[in-house]
Amino acid sequence: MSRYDPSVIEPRWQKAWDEAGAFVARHDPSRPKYYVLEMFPYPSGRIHMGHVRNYTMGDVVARYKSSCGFSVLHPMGWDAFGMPAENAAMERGGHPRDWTHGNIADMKAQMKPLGLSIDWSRELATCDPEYYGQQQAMFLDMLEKGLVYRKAAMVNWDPVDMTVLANEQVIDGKGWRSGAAVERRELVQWFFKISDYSEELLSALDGLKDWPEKVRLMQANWIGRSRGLQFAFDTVGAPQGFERIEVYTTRPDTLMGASFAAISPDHPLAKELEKDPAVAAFIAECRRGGTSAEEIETAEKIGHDTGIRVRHPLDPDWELPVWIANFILMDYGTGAIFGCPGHDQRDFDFATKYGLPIKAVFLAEGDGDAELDAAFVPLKSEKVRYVRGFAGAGVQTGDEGVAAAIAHAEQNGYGQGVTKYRLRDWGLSRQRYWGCPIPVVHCASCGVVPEKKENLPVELPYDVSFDKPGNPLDRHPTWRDVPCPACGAPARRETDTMDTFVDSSWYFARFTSPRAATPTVAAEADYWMNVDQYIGGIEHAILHLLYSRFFARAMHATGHLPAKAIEPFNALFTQGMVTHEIYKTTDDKGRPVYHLPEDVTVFTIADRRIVVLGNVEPPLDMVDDVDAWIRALADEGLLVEVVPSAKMSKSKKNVVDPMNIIAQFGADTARWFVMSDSPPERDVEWTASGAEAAFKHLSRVWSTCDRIGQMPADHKGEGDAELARSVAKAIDEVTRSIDSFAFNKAIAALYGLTNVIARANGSTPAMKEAIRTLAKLMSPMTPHISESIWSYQGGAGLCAQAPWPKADPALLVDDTVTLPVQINGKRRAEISVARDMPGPEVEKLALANEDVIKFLAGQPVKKIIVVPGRIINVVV
RNA sequence: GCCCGCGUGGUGAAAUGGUAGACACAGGGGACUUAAAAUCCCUAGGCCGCAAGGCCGUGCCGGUUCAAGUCCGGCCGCGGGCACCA
Repeated sequence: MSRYDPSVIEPRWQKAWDEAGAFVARHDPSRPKYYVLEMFPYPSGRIHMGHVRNYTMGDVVARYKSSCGFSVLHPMGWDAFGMPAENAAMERGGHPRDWTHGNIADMKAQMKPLGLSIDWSRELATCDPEYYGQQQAMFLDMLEKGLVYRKAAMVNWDPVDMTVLANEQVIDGKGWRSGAAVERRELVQWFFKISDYSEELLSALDGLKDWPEKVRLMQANWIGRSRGLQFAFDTVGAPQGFERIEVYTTRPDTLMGASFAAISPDHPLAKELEKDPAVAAFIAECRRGGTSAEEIETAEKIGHDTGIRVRHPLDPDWELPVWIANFILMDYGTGAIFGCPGHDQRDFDFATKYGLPIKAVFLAEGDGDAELDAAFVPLKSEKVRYVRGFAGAGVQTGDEGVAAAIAHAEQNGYGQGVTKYRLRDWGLSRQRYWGCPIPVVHCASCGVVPEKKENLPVELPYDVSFDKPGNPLDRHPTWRDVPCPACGAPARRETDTMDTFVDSSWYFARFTSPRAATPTVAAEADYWMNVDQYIGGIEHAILHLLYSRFFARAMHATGHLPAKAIEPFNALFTQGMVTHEIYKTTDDKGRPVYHLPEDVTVFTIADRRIVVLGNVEPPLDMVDDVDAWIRALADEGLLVEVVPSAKMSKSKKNVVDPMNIIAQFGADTARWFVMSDSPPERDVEWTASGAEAAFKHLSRVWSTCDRIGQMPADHKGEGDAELARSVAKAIDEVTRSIDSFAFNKAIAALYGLTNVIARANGSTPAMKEAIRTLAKLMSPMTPHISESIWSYQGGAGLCAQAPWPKADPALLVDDTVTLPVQINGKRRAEISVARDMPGPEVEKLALANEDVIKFLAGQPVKKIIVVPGRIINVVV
């Protein structure tokens, strides 16, 4: 065996795996299957360390499960539609399709050297007609089932990307991709009826035991179920057709604190009243005040008294004014509320501004009614002792009070309990070119006509121009104009394309039969679904994962997935980011200048870290006077400021290119490093020293293997039993750690075993057996070096295809154990006892220990606790 | 504002309520070398002590327990999610 040279062995083993077809997923009914999937990448053109960490985790699981006898499906694809391709076309010319395919080729070439156990024969790209044509077919099925519909709606309009965004894609009032302030516009759009599944998507979260609690909570909050009362106010002086106004409240127990009713500027009554110039002016002001979602959030509350009155449902003589208010949303509840300034901060602000009455209904015992008028009482206030004025709510507060108030309303016939959800339907129309075309045609006489299935896919035309903003499909000379599929008359194709989140909502199902002429094939989907382990970033906790859960249900409803697949991901793991320090200097105008890690040198001298610009050596005489050296560096502008670790980003230049690491150390080192130290759900900081350490470790394993290879075959050695024990314990520890996604602990155990083997002097067969087992245990993390060791030490076949080792249970327990002896909870002595020594004998032995006798100093023992195999505690 | 999570050496981190700091990085000391690199060995929470050893120690305060990093209550700090949602 020569020097450890990954650049030689890694390509060699990758070729060997390919030739053996080692990673081709086989539908084998005689074996249990295991489907492991990492969230597929957007083909930006470059892989980054986050990808390396994500795919290495999936690969560890895939290789491990495969060794355990499962038929493994571990595919890879490309989330290939979306804005960046169009932006590139607009900025640099070229075509989105060419740009995307070029990026896919580049990224694939970067992923291959990682040695991932991916079944590349199942590769797919969402921008290929073969894929999106099937998506169109499903769209038509969903249309037929009423799961897709069209409506005019206020939408989130991204003025930079010039497209509509889903609610989920608006973050802090800004477009999730462009970062531009989002505006509100009314457009006719396509929607998925995800709201039909609100309750189910919520309640099924309880069954997702192997999902992070955090993700389930985020989804539950997003779906946002609330229980409240819906009731109608009778109006006084309202236009015809508005005899009643429906309102919804989650706090019906505060009904006696009502002081006004308010409707949204978009409410039908508000629109009716717009004939009045004053109302029209007010509504215009609401719109003018802020078209952007960001402005709306900070806008001042404004209102307009319509002059209309409504009767309080519990007292017909009690009339409340009806206001139009800018803070009432038309698309939640009924678009109308009753205001209770006594207990709602927002209503309180509004009432204070417009001089409306304020009345608290929850009072502390002993407080007079008058004291709490004109005051705001938080509902959680501990002062609450009884409820004023409303027998229906009794004296209960919180959920009981709400339930009692709803019951009262239902018994007395003025309202019903209603469950509402925050989740809205998913708007999927995008006014973009580079997406899946929506397969319908607009006909003057037939209306919206679905494209015939035999005409699918509706392919994107290639000849488009990006010289003008907006959607190139809209101005395409021929693609747009087609005959109506129903009557044949000249008609127009839908030019909107689908949100790219549609593409990623079912790719996991498509992987089960990626080339089929239907979206899925029942037998394949039945065998491979569900995804047993899904791995990706927490940033998809809501959007992608919620959409996929909806889509799996819709696919079941349209016959494309079996019932068992409606929750498509059995287990979810959300991995942390790869972070790095940021290196910063300041230019002569005081602006920050960032530097790549490879452009600085880090020194640690006398416990001080000094980062210097450039690849430099410290002058030897300066090392004795570090402060002088630092001053000299600062004068030359070479002293670099270190900003604490953050997510790798191009703008901060704190990126490490995986290709450079692989070129320098090999893929095994990169894989080993990203799995070490930090638990996988936490962020891991990339450090040059850590990467070097990983490489040194693998080199040490290599040279240990070399040493064992040169041992004479008849070498007797010593300590074989102890070595076998260490090996068994490592098998046990690594197996349990991988099973529980604690890769850092698996690696710690492997360091331990390496240290044992490196220092051991066992017989040749025992040493060979030990290092072969080490190679196999390492192989999910470092598959290449493992293969080299495996073959060098006479392992049969490929290490990748060898079975996972089993620990002999007899070797896992020691015959004698060292037990600490505590006196009053403080450790004072140790005794060595046989593993199965009975408690009373252990007690005797502990009390006979000379250290114990010394510490007891003759005090009487009150109690003695023996935890077998663990600890002894003497209480005096 | 509402909902969640997390605080352990110089650093990344381990620890079914049972010897806190496994494993590793950085550090210190030594061997080898003309020297350096590489490699190997030792050391390594803090304080006191020549040592043997002792005391303190998991953000802070209290509680439960023979025993608390771990369980409970209350603070402080950091991070994340949601938010005119009626």
